[in-house]
Amino acid sequence: MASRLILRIQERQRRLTSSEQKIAQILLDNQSLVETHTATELAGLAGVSKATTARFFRTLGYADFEEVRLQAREERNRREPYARFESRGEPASLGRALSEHVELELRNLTRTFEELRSDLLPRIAAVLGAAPRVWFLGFGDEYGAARLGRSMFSRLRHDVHQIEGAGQDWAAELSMTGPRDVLVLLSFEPRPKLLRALLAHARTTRMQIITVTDHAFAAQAQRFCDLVLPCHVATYGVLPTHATMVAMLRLMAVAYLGQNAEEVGQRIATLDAINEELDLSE
Amino acid sequence: MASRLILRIQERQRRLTSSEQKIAQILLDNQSLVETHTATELAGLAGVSKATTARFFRTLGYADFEEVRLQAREERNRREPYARFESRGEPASLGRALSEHVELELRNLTRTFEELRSDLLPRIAAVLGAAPRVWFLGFGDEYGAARLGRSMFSRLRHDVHQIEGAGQDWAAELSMTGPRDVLVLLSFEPRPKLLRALLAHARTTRMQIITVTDHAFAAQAQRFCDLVLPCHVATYGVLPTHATMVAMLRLMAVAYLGQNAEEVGQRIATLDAINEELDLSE
DNA sequence: TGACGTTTGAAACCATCGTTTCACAAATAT
DNA sequence: ATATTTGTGAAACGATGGTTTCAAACGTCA
Repeated sequence: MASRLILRIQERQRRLTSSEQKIAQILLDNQSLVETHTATELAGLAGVSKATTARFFRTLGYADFEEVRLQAREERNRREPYARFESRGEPASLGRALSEHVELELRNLTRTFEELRSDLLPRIAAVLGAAPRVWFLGFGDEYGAARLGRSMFSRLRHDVHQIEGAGQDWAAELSMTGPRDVLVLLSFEPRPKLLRALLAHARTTRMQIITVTDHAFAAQAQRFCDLVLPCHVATYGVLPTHATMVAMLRLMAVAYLGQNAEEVGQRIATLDAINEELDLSE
Repeated sequence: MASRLILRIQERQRRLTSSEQKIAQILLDNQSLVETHTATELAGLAGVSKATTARFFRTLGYADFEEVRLQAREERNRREPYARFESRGEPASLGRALSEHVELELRNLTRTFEELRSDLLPRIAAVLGAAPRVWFLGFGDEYGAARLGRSMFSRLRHDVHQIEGAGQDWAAELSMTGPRDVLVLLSFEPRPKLLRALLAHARTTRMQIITVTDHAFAAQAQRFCDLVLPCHVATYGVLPTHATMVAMLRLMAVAYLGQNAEEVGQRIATLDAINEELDLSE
């Protein structure tokens, strides 16, 4: 922070007058104060006059307050050097980079499904079939994915919802969940703190939880539910990839469809009829 | 840092005058400058007059420089002591047989990107970079995909929105669009009748339209916009697949990132800082 | 108690900063 | 080309911050 100033204060602290000690205390308590505040403001914080403050710094050996400010700034710049973002000349190789990105997506997909245990999707389909209600939950980017899942599954069965936490009123939505309901959790990093509480609630409610997540979280997820679908999500950069998650959702739907072909067929026919009646599509 | 100030700068950066951009650059390069320096000193560093600097902060929406200082100080006091950087490791293991569905997904992806014209993504990235605002639009399942697109791109640039037609009040949302705005339309079958009207509106508004769609619609789409990204969406059954569409969105983002690496890096750092301040993630 | 040095804040004073005005140049429309 | 808008810095201006002065309050010691 402003180490030199602090040292000088400590050095003289005993010999300072009582008003000056007030100022000293303020500065010792929050050492960065001198970087951001004016001398007048410091006087206010210490409850002494501007004059005393001026004298204070003079007594410490500074020519004027300006010298104090500059010294503090100097130290700061030395300590916290530029946190600049390195610009790398990438645009030239963009074409190549793009194809690499696609290849990585393909590899993610391939690996994910290679490693997928063959009994998992049928079990999940069965659980989904038995559930009174199905709830999709996703935060951040996964909110969109959850929406897609809900929209896809609502074509397959009734009572498919998304937990949105609209207006932060989670309670209202959670109150509608019940035992044997299924919660489909879609979660990549970063994970909100809220998640933990929601999962605790879901467990208490005796909901079944299906988690679609990255490998990093898969292990943890296993502790609160045995239906975990880990996805490979390797990327070269800052942008997470959701293609694998979306494909996984579709596979779940396909599995469900396989187990409930007749019922689903009925339902889709009914929905089509309604849509026709509404006459919304072309 | 001074996140709010930085965000405001980024938001307006393109619309700033050349002198103002000098100041903006100084501040973006070293974001803590505003905490320690006077406006006059900033003017000196940027090589512009004091007057221009005063105007600069005014146009950013601040009442005066005092407000800027106080805001920066406030953020500084709230800020957490340390920042975290983490990398995720990717455990690799062995695989097993692929289902036909997965193979089809892979084939869709592969074909789509094989047929992708190499100049398209750079052009799209440029258009997205020049747009005052970006709007995502998707109906049905594509609503979720649009949401995902919005959430992904809002990490890359300011003013990214989704047209939701909340409460069927399309007019209210459309009224906010303007010329040179970009509309990213995500559309598979079935298509609502409303779409035609919305597109007509978008054309009249002189919005640029980017369409991510299936091959069936691609030809039609070419008539109202020249930025069409056709996706292979073959499936064996009733369930549409969105993995390719989602991958395409991500590629658009990657292309954008490639063309605006520095700016985006800045933005992401700023957003991270804010998230850290909010302390919502674990 | 009274003389003397010390400490203090109010207010006068001065310096610097930030804002506004204004004239002029540059860009853009007409 | 001409008018109009837009962008800019020099300089005047006002506000604020920092310093100094000064008189009053306080302590201390004969």
